[in-house]
Amino acid sequence: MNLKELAQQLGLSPTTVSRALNGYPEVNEATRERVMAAAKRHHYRPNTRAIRLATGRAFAIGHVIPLATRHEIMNPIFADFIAGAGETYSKNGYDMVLSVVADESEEQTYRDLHSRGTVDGMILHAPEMDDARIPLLVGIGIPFVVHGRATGAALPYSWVDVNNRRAFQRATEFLLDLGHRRIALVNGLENMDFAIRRRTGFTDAMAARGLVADTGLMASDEMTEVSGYRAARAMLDNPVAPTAFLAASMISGMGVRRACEERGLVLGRDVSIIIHDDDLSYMKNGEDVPIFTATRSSVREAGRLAAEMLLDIIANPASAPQQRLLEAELIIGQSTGPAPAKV
Amino acid sequence: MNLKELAQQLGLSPTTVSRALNGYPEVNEATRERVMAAAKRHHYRPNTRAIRLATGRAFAIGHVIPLATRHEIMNPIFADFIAGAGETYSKNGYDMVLSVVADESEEQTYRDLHSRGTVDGMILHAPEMDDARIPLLVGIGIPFVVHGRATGAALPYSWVDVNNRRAFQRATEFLLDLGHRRIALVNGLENMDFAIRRRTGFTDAMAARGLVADTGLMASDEMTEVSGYRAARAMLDNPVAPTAFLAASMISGMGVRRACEERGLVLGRDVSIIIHDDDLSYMKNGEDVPIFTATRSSVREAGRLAAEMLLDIIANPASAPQQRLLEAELIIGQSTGPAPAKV
DNA sequence: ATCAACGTTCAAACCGCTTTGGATGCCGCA
DNA sequence: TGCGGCATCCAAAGCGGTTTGAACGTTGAT
Repeated sequence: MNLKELAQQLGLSPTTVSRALNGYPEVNEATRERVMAAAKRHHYRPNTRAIRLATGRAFAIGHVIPLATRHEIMNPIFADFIAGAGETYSKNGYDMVLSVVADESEEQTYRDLHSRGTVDGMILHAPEMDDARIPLLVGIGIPFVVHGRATGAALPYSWVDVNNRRAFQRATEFLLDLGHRRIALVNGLENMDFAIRRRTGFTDAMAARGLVADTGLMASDEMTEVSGYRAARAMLDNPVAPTAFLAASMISGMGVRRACEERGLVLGRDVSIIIHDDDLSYMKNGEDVPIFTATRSSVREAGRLAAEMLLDIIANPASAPQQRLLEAELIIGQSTGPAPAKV
Repeated sequence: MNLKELAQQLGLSPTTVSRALNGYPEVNEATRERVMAAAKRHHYRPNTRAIRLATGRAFAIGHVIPLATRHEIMNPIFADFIAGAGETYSKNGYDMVLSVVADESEEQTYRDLHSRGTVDGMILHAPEMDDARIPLLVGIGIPFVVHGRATGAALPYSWVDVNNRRAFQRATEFLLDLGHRRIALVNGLENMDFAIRRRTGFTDAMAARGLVADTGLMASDEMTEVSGYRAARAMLDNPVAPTAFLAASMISGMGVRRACEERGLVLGRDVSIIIHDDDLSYMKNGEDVPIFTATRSSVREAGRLAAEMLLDIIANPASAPQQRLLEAELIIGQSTGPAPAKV
C-alpha cells in the first residue's frame, strides 16, 4: 500500500494524505483522523527511499570503522559505543549505516557516503594526532562528531571525549600516594589520540612528584589481552620490576593480571593494577565489588551523547561546534594496595 | 554534479550517460569512454537515494541486534561478525544498516525495515529455540540468513552455523580421555539455541561413557567475565569440586580462570579449562601458544559467509534455502592436563 | 452586496535516477 | 532503388513520496 493507493481509498489527494500524516496544520482535524485511521488499518508505511529522494535527506548517520590493515582488529569498545548511539538514532527515526573498511580506503568511504547522499552526518571514530579526516570532513562540509579529540587539529570541530589525561593523572597520583614509585604504563597504540593524552596524564603526575617515567616501563600496543600480557611480562623481567601497572583497558588489564599471577604475585598486595574501564556491558569490572581499581567512563553513554550532539548539529547547521568532556570516575577495587616494602 | 548536468556537459541524453556508466551494451564504445572520463573528471557519484527509488532496491542489508532489556548486554561477538559481513557488503556495493533495539520492539523493527523498503535482506542474530522471528521473516517474504539455527523451526530457512554440538562433544571427550569425570559446563543462556546444542554435545559425550552430568555442575548465564567467575566459584565450593570446566566463550573462560586461580589452582595441573573460541580479533587465544585449550571457529568468517549467502539469495530469489555448517577446530593449549589423582 | 481572508483541498512539479519504447541513420543485400 | 536489420541515441514515463502554487467554498467585515 502506497500513498497514492491510500489517497484513492480515502477519496483524497496524495497531497492531503501526506500532510495529514506528517502533522501539517492546513488539514482539517476530522480529515486527519480519518487518514490516520486508514493508514493504521492498512498498515501503511511510507517508503523511505521515496522520502529520502523527495526531501533530499538521508535520515541516516554513517559510522566508518577503520580496520587496521595490519592486525585487522575490531576494537570491542565500538560495540558498546554503537549500542549507545543506536538508541538515540532509533528514538529519532534515523538509521545507522556502518562501514567497516580497511583504513587505506577510509577517506574514499567518507567522500562517497556524503556525495552519494547516503548519510546526513557521520561519527568519526578513533581519532589520531593531527587526524587527516577532520580537515577532510570539514572540507566536505558534512556534519560530524568525533568520538575523542585530535591533538593538533587546526579547525574547530565537534567532539565527545573522556578526560583521559586527568583520569590517568589521578590514577597515577593514587598509586603514588600508596607509595608506588616504579609504575608501568601499558598503553594503547600511541598514534591514537586518547593514548597520548593518557601518557601525558601519567608522566605529568610523575613529574609533579619529581619522578621521571622509565621508558622501559611504558609500552604501547593494540589493547588486547595478549599484548597486555606480553608487555607486563617483559616489564616484570626488568631488574627493577614495577610494583604497579596502569592498563589502558579492561582487556589489556586482564593480560597484565595474567602475567602477574603467573609469577605468583598477588594483586593488591605484591602488585597493583589500575585499568581504564569503559564500562562495557559484557565485560563489567565486577559487580558490587570491582575487580580492578579503575578510572571509569561509560562508552555507551558517550555513544548516546555523540549521537544526540550530531542530530542537534544536523537540525541546526549554522550552530557553532559543540564539545563535551566527560570526567572519569575513580573506582577503588581490590587490585591496588600499598607498595610492598623494599626487600 | 548530477546525471542531468553531466549529460548536458557531454551533449548527451541522461539515458545514454546512465547506460554508459552502467555498462549496458547499446552504447558506442567511444561514447562510453568519453562519458567515463567526464564522470571521473567531475567526480560524479550517482545519488543512492535516486538509484534506490528508481530500481526499487535498497542495496542495503539490515542487522537487527537485540539488546536484552534486562541486562542490556551487547554481545561482543557481534563486533567481529559484523566486521566480517561488512567486508562482503563493501565488496558488493551494499550498505549495512544496523538497528540496536530493545528486544520487545524487535518484531516491529523487522516489519518496518522491510515494508518501508530500507533493506533488501536481513541477518538474524542470536536465534533461540523455536525462534518466532523465523516464521515472521518467512511470512514477510524478505530474504534472510540466520547466524545460528533455531531448533524446532518448522519452515526451511537459510543459515550459517558452527557445529556447536560436535564441538562440545569433542571437547568433553578430550577431557574424559584425560581422566576427568567431574566436568562442569559454564554455558551461555540456554534460551539461546547454540547453548542448547552445546549442552547436548556435552551430555551426549558424558552419557556415551556412562556418566550423567551433574546438574550442580551446569550453569547457564550471559557470557560475561563476571558470570563465568561466579559460576565457577560456586562450583568449586561444591563438596566434590569439578576437575575440569567447559566455558562458553573466551570471556566467561577468563572468569572461570579467575575463580580457579583465586583458589590457588594451577591451570592444566590442578584444574582444566576448555573454552569455545570465536577467534575474536581483540581477544585472541594467545599467539603461537594458545592460552586455553579451545574449540575454535572464526565468527568473523561466519559473518563473511552469511553475508555472501544472503547476497546470493537476493540475486537468486527463487533458489532453495542454503545452509552452511562450520566445524570447530580443537586447539590444544596449556589449560588442560590429566585429571589430578584422587587425594 | 462585495470582497478580502481564511480554511481546506488538489493538480502538478520535482527529487535524480532507471527503463521502456521509439527514432534516426547507416549498412548490406536483393 | 528499396528495405530490413543493426547500432546508437533519445524522449518520456515511471519510482513514491514532498512541496509549491492555485482553486474553491465560507466567513466576516465593510
